Amino acid sequence: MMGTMPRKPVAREAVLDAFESLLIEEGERAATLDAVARRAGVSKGGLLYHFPSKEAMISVLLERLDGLLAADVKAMADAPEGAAAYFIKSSLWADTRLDRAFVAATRLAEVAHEEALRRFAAAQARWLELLAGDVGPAMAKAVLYMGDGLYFNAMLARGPGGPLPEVGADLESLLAAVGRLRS
Amino acid sequence: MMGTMPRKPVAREAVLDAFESLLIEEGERAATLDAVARRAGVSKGGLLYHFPSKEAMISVLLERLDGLLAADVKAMADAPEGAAAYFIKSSLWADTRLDRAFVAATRLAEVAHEEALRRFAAAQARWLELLAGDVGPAMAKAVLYMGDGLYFNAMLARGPGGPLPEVGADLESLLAAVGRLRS
DNA sequence: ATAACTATACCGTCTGGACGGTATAGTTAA
DNA sequence: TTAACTATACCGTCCAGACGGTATAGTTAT
Repeated sequence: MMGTMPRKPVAREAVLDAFESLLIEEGERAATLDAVARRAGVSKGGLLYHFPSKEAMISVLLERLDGLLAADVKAMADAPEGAAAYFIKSSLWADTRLDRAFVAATRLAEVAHEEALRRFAAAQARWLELLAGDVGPAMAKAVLYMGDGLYFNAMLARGPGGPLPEVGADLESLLAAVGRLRS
Repeated sequence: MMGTMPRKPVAREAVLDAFESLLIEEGERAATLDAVARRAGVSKGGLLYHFPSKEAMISVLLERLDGLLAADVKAMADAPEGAAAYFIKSSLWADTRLDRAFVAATRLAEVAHEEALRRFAAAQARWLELLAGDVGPAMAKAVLYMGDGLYFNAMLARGPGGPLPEVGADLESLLAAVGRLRS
């Protein structure tokens, strides 16, 4: 055997998490290589060892999102309360791994990152399909846009001190709205 | 008399429009001073003659938005079809002056521009008020989020060759959805 | 057993380019 | 004459990425 098994790459995950956090809390502009390295407690050189370019770092982040998204689509299809209700609930910011990955990717889409945009389009299509199966094709768009609007507002809520306001109160009325659309 | 009247500032409006277009079509990152000047057919010096800084340029753009927004809120309040239906209709991308100013400002909010974020929050509050008067406070949020979702999707449709897809078809189903929420 | 070697996991510094902004000297049109 | 420009050179800062070096841990030949 030529290969050996030296130290574990602890920095790798730390870098990815730091990148995600910076995107969410301060936006794409703030997520520079230096800032990411600093927050991850890693040197810039160390960062670039694991991710040869910023683009590579983004790729891995989007890959991670894809996995979480696939699992969520499955859960949505099997949700007992129906796809639409599940979708609205899961559109509320809850600081889950999916939420974080999604909003982070949103920051990239905002600055016109091609791959991020493509993944969003794909996700939207899958969601719309499931929603149509639940509330019919006519109302599916209405529900989809409601969920998107929720994320749009999460986008406007910035910073580590971001309010993440009374979304809990919104949930009831939104679910009630979905109920009316279904009938 | 016949006081000497100097030339009209033709470049000023051209610069603002170019800035707006670049924000909409290519995002904030692409809207550099050089790029704006180039698109406006103006020298960089000429641009900085009218707008001493980029921040000043942004300010004027947001001012323009505020004026258009105020007029739209008035129209929404007086709309015979009701505030909610008007709101949904006006949330569809139609390449109006308001739409352009709004999406351009969205690009700034995306990169956490403080003033842009504040103006959005204010606009949202006014809209929510009017919507509550039309469909009730419980359903108002649902309608608001639908409109926001529409803009969220406009945001994802990028580039000069951006599709601006079958939104017309969406309108019917969304208005139908609003009808159900009102009852 | 240990010296020599190898592969991985980092660190710190430097470079080249882009961007916001300044400065300045000249040109055009009302 | 004066405001409204054009054209160009330049500065300081920030950023992505390159590069060379170091540290650690396992492997192999002796």
